Amino acid sequence: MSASAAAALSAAMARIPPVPADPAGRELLARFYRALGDPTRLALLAFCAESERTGNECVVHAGLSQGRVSAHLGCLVSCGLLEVRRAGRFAYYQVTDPRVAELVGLGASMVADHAAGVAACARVASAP
Amino acid sequence: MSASAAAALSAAMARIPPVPADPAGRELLARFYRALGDPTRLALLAFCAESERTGNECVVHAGLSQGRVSAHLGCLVSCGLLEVRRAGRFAYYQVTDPRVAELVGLGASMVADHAAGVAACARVASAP
DNA sequence: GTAAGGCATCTGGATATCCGAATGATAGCC
DNA sequence: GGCTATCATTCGGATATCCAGATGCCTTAC
Repeated sequence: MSASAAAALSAAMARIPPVPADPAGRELLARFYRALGDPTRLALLAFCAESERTGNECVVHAGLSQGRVSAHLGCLVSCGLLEVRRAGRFAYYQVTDPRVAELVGLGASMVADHAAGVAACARVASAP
Repeated sequence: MSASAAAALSAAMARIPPVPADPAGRELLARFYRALGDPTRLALLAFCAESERTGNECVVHAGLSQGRVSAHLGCLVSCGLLEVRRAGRFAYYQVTDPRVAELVGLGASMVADHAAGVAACARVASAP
């Protein structure tokens, strides 16, 4: 193969981040997906994707305690799924990264094809 | 955010399906992401993406008890992330859905941009 | 200066998930 | 038939995550 082709190949291999080979990297990636693995956080994500929302609006929308919603929002911001803009007493949350919508769309698409399996998957302990 | 990013975001969000409006659908989607939220399952996913693997190969690769690995593989199959082909005593696992690679690539890409935040996000209880 | 509102953090209890080990079920080999 | 290998399921314990409520800090209004 030509030198340029080899360079293109290695560039392509480096561009796509696969599942990390080191345990720490995998733990990090798993943490990221767990951030998406809560229905309340998904609802907040969708809510803040429509338009910018204050913390209190999120509390009302989620119907949970203020402290819990604040922690959920902090988790989403920390993981890069949400951006926060602070102005005075208020904190405005919004989804800005288009990859979030892609992730959610892909997940929803796969769930649509395997709804029964996902519902049945108990990961270990199912019916009490 | 830039105009092009905003356009990409709204285009992706408008593409069906978004985050489900009903709580049951959100719980299902959250369950799906939790299936991706375990480092062992991510490692198995990457292992079975390279080529078809038997259950025992997965046990050796994961370095966990056979029963636990079997449960992890069952979870991945149930959620549509992995496909299983049974032949005699053996079960052959493989990643066939290209959306899995897209999901993992997107997640890894976002983690690469927010590694410190993801590591710091404890979702409730952090350092012991 | 004082009071009130918005947000983040801490505490303790309930639930979910992960783990190894043991057990059960089925297929291939002697 | 009997035996072993492969895979699935169950059991009890340890850890992580979620929740409501209370507390503290900062900003705005009076």
